[in-house]
Amino acid sequence: MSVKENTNEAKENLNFIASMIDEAVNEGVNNGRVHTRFPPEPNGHLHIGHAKAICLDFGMAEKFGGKCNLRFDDTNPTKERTDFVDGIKKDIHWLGYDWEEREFYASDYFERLWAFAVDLIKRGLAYIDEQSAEEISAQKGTPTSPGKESPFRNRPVAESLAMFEKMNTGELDEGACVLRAKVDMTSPNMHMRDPIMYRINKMPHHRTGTKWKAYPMYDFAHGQSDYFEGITNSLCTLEFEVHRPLYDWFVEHLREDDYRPRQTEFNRLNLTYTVMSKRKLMQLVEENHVTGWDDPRMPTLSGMRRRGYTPDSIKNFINRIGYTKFEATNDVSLLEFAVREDLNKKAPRVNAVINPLKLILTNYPEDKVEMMCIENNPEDENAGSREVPFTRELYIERDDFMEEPPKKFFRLGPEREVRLKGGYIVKCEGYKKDEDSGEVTEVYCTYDPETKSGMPQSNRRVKGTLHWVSVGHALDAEVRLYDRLFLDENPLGHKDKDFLEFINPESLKIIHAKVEPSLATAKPLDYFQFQRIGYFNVDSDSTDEKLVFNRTVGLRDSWAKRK
RNA sequence: UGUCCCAUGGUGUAAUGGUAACACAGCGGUUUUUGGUACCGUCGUUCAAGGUUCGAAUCCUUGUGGGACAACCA
Repeated sequence: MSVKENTNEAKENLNFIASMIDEAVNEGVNNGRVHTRFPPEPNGHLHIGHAKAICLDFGMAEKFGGKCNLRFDDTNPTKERTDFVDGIKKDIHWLGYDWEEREFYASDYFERLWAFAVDLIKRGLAYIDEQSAEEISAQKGTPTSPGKESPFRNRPVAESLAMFEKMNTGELDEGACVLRAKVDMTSPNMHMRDPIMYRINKMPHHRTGTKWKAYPMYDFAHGQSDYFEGITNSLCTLEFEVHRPLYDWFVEHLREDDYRPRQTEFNRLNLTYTVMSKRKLMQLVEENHVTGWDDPRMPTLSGMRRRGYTPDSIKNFINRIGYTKFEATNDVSLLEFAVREDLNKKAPRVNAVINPLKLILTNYPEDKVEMMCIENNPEDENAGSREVPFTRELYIERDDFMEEPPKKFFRLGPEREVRLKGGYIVKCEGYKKDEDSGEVTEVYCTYDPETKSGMPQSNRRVKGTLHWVSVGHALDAEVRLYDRLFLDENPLGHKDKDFLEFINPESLKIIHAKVEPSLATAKPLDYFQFQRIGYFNVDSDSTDEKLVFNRTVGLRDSWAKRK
């Protein structure tokens, strides 16, 4: 049944791809079957742009009761590695998608592709060209002028056949010749001007080793692989639009029945303040502008995972930006909104003081320890509560005290009262200052015993509420404050300037914080809201001896904005 | 001086010939033991010109602007 008809209530708004598939299903195309594939080349790590493709490929299959294959597009041994295969699989699973037993490789089809190539030669539709890359390129013409035919274009079939064999035996050197499809050198579409089908590459392949010396090009592998797997919808990004006629040409000459896969293109993901190209990301890693592919500032899935982004936040973000044919640039603040939205519901609240200032309660007994019961998450009633030790000496945030506060400052200052969240209302009676630096070193307060959190008399209202940590119980932690990697909205958009010039010198600040003792058992990837500060997760570097937290994203802060 | 694709508030997306709307961002407010959350309000939109039609964001024509294509990469 149609997805549209399926919903009696409000008609669901489908993106143009879902509408297209819906229509095809209704018309009984391919017997109503929907089968997609996600086809990464294992030559690097996945980034959030790939996540957009993954969500579409797996999402369409899910929506229409079909299947989605994982297929590694491994037709170029020079760049591909097994560890990339493993990383890619891990990232897709992390996002929450599963290809079940359908893990395929373009290299699975080398035999069949070879046979198809031989067939095309025999049909006079392909030939061996012995010219150099430069000659072929020169004859190809330009987008505005037609190409010229190769002198080898009409060589005898037997000759091409024999040479094709030699391309794969190692008898011929790399670059000695290529196999080309005989299409149309005058086509206005450059991809139709006798495209190269096979080239020689003697580098061992990560899966097939040295068995092959001649490898199919993307254009000669992709559509056919789709056909072999019974793919109905081959979804790819906009820049492949001009490849589609060639995709169809090969499939048309290959197919033996009515079934054919259909390629449809959608817009790539672009984000403000971010670079997404694999080459640029590689450069950031190799030139040590970041610590690696999984640096929390990278838009890679491994980096975002380490930064504290949840799969749901990424999927929700992608859902909101949609799929169109318009080359859009999405605001990174929508991504930040998505992760705050998700973590607000899921992240346990904890007290962590990022820039500590000592606060002493002069009327609180020296050795007394009260265990304050504090709820873990006001947004989740099932999250329960925990006990946090409260004592005479506490750390508060340095920003939460001002000697001469302005009118709109609701926090602590001389003679002012605030609530220590989950504790007491305290009043500032004085403070100590370092004469040389002029820096406040201690703040002295008295507490009001009647105002203990939860007590009947505790409802007295004060302007501000501060988070705190007991000095004697505090744990030390390294906190990595991450900010956007680039200062410019479009780092690649300046002709006269290299994108590296826009790197934010303050994209990482490492500080030492005091955190509440319950965090002693926190494990890598656990996420928290540091009350009043932001969302943080435990870094993969973190150990029991040395806790390390990453700032995923700060809380919205209308006070900071006002300043 | 080519072919193909695209154009809706600041950003992104919807409206499938019938009242231009939603989210984010911005601004203002209510609630709040997080200056968070939630909630309310507010700002602001069909690239241009013609045509078809009772009626056009939607269809047609022309123009303007943006993008893709000249790897033995994918």
